[in-house]
Amino acid sequence: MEGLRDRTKRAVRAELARQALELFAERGFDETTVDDIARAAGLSKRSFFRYFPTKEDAVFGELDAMGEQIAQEVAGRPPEEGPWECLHAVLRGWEERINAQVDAMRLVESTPALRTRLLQKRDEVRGRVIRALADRGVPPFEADLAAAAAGAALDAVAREWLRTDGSADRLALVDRAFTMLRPAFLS
Amino acid sequence: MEGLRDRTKRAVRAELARQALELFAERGFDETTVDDIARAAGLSKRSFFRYFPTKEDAVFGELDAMGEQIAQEVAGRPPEEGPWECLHAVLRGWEERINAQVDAMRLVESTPALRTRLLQKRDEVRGRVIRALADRGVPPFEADLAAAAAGAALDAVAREWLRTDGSADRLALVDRAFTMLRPAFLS
DNA sequence: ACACAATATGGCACTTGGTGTCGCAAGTGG
DNA sequence: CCACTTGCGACACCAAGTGCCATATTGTGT
Repeated sequence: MEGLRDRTKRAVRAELARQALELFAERGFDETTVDDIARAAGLSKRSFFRYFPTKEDAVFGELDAMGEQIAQEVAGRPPEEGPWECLHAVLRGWEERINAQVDAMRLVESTPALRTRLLQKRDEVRGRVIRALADRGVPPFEADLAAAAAGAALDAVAREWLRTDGSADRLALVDRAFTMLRPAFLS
Repeated sequence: MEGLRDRTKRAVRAELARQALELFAERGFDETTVDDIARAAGLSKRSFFRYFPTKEDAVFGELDAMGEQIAQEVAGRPPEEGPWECLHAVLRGWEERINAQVDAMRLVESTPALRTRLLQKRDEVRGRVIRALADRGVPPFEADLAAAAAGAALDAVAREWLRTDGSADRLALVDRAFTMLRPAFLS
């Protein structure tokens, strides 16, 4: 048995994230101190940093795990598939899960520190995806370009989605973006 | 006459950047405090922040101006040119100027904080480029996608260049990247 | 049920990036 | 030579993040 402690830990983590998001929404990111968040969740600033490495990560908590899974899905795709189709297929699947919350995205997009952290996270994911593609035999430059372009595509889709106040069909946008950028990756 | 004060100001700024780069190279970015840099250049921490808004900007000092010029060049292109060719042409011209220094790029690439700041800067430039494209009549989503993809292309090129220890032909790489990603932007 | 070990927490001190303020010294312009 | 602007140092201050240690809490073996 090793599930009880982990469960409480995840519960605290979730509560912390919830409180953080709420405070950010009402007061703004910069106007909210880590101490405020911790207090609201019933613990100390010191403990906050045992759950999240930075203040920003209270918003992007599970993004790291997502990156790992994305890389794994890329690795698990049929070997004959080209890199671009591979990324298109995998990311299409994730697009739905990523952000149903318009308000959270607005918060991120309107807060430089959060926007920055998001770019950073995506950069890390890109690194993992490149390695996954490399394992499929894709040459480094092609892998790098494909991963970077795919990230750019998702980013553009997200912003377009915000521009239309969340009324656009995200899957359609993803398909459109990936089609427009369809590279000469063999295919 | 309004040149003396400005000249010393630019001189101090340059000296500050020089010292910063030197200290970063020998001690590492995180191990160098702003106070160290300021002292090395003969002034106070407070004054450092009158020349650069953040510690990272001592490395990326003139990037903002570049972004502005890029946007202007985009605006100044023949109106009938498609967005992708437009970006290709403009950025091709910049690629040479951007970084002849391998060591500086290595420093950036191996320092998370600097890498992050670079992503951030590019994101700002992307915003300006989008507006420039929009002024040319390119629809928002296309403009956004093109700008984001162009940024991704340059990033991939930069990394490939590092992979080959600076021996690759950057212009050729740029052309290759832009060709591979050639989108269906009308053309 | 009890003792023991593992672990979560809190408090504290400390470093560092970054900002507001104020007084001073120096250049600038008439 | 006299106002006026402007760069600078010094100081106080805030918040993010880290190391350290003492202590509570809880899971586990007997």
